[in-house]
Amino acid sequence: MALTLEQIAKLAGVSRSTVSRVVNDDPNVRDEVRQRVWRVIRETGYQPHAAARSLVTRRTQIIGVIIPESVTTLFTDPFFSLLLAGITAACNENRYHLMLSLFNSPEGSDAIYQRVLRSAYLDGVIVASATGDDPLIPRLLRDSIPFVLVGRHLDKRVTYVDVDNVSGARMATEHLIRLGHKRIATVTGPMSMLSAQDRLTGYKQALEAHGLPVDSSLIAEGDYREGGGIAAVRRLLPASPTAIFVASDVMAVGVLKALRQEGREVPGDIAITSFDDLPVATAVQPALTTVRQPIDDLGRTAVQLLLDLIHRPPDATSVPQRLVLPTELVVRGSCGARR
Amino acid sequence: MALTLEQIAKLAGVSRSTVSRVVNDDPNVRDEVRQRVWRVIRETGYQPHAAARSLVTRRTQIIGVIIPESVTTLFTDPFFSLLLAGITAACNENRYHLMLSLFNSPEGSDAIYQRVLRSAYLDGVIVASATGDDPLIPRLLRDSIPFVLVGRHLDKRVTYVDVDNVSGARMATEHLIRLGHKRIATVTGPMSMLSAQDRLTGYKQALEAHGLPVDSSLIAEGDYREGGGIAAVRRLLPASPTAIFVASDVMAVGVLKALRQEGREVPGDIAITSFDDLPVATAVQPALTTVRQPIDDLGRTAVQLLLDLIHRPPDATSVPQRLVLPTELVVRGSCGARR
DNA sequence: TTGTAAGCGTTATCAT
DNA sequence: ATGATAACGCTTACAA
Repeated sequence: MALTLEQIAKLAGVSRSTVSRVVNDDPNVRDEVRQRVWRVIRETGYQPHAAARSLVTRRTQIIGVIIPESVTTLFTDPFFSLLLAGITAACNENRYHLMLSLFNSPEGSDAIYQRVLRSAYLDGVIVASATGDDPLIPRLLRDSIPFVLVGRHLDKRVTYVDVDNVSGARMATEHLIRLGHKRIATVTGPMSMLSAQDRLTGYKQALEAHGLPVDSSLIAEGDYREGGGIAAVRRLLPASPTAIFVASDVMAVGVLKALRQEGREVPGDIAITSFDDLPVATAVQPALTTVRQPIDDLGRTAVQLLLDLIHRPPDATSVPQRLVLPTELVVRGSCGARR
Repeated sequence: MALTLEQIAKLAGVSRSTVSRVVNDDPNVRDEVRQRVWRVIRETGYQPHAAARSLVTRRTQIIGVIIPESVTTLFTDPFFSLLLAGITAACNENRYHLMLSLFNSPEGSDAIYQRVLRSAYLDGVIVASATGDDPLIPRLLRDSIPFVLVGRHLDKRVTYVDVDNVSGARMATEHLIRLGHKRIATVTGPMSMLSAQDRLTGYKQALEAHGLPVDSSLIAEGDYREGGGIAAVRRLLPASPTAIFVASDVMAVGVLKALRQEGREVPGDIAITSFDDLPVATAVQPALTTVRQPIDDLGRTAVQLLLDLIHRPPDATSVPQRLVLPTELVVRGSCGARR
């Protein structure tokens, strides 16, 4: 059986309140007493009972990471591992715990929302990559649950951290333009996601800035997965592009495969740039010229914003923070710049 | 402010206990009353306060997934995403919550153990892939915390689920032997991990079963990461192998890269087989002939074993379960069987 | 079948 | 600076 405050108190010859003060670093304890109590705590390995504590403090020291239903199929994308790594690191540094929830339960999104978010288990949540119209967001807002979004959102009331998708996509496309390409296609992410829309915007901006036409037969919607890349290539080839900006590395892997199958050389026949700079970008041949996004930072920043939100709840005058992290182009083999 | 049992009771015109009984499906409630109470609960969106509940039940409905310090560097390996996906799915189905802990905090492994495991936050834990001598295991045993290991362990008291690493490695190696190779090298995982030892054992068994010598110059220790694969190739090439069994897909990606850099063709000059069948296995060129392990099952099974353990604690006579899931060889391009 | 009341291990308020 | 004591919201004997 685990020890309680009461027992530590008895062992140290003080009252329960004093032990509580010691544990919580209350300055109102005589030094000699504090030493004595700490010694007993150390010797016994006493650890406060989390549930008892949070019943009174209304804090659990747990934050949730939620993968909304709409993106659970992407969970095994390395992007999420990297994001989780950043988040857990930041949690550890702040002595917070992390609860992971995928909202794809058979019980249904609604039930799981109740179970996870209304049971007072979480001090706040990080929503990893929602679609623009995810019903989760208004609900969190309505229930006044502190939350931070990874990826931007239109509602003015939400705090978020995003990467600069527009600039990144523009760089990747301009790089192809600089290399002399005129017929540049793009494989987008699912248009329900703002990141996909933003990357498409960046692509268009680049074309327009250089007087190139935006041709809808050169635009194919993908799904951020490998299969989507493969399918997109089949739709794109008839328009004979000489280069493709693929909106994610994972899709680029599919594009590479499909192109190989069609007997096209990369970058010889068709040049490729993509987005993310996941480990797979250097695993394939040729290695991908791609836009690096600071995924670890994204996670750490989300935690930081959330803890801010938890510790000083927004008043009427405060406006939600919106952070956008920079991206950079990493040039490798797939674009043909290095031969 | 969230509602309490008391308020629901008042609204439904019954006592707090009755509401509690309804919420907990106690049969001793008149049907008419049960209906009425449920209706109020539904209308108000009442959700029991988790902390209050677990303070008395001594259960949190949370299980932990722990990545021990020794393997945190491998966390972004897709293996863990896939494992986590299986675990979360099983958790959702059983209405359990999942807390994720990486034991690589600056506070130190010891402190984090105290904080995470001794605070009564977790009903039990899944330890994902420990080294054979991880100090975590004896501690969990000493503190009688229900836990399941992913990956086998020598201590008779631990419950685990593993994949058949030995057979898998044997198949992958025998496949190369069948293709006529005589000088077959291997890149192992870190020898501190039992899975790495087992895969090496399978490799040796295959050689011995076919009267081939085990030559230590054909064995190079890796680290289950890409860099380890690259480094191993440099050590192996002087022994002029015609084939290599690489103990993980991620390392195989490194091996492929290094070989390409050395101007060796795969599978023409050197044939490759590996282990895991992660998505990356089909992303690289040539696609990897590799041993598939049922990672999703591994996760689901771990949860199942853990819930068993939680719900009926082992008595003196019961012996810990040890499950070993089968593996299968998936033949693709890297072994040269299909040209 | 239902209600009353004790108690889970903390923190926080109030005396001293 | 320290100690009683009353919550926190729930489950669970025990009584009725």
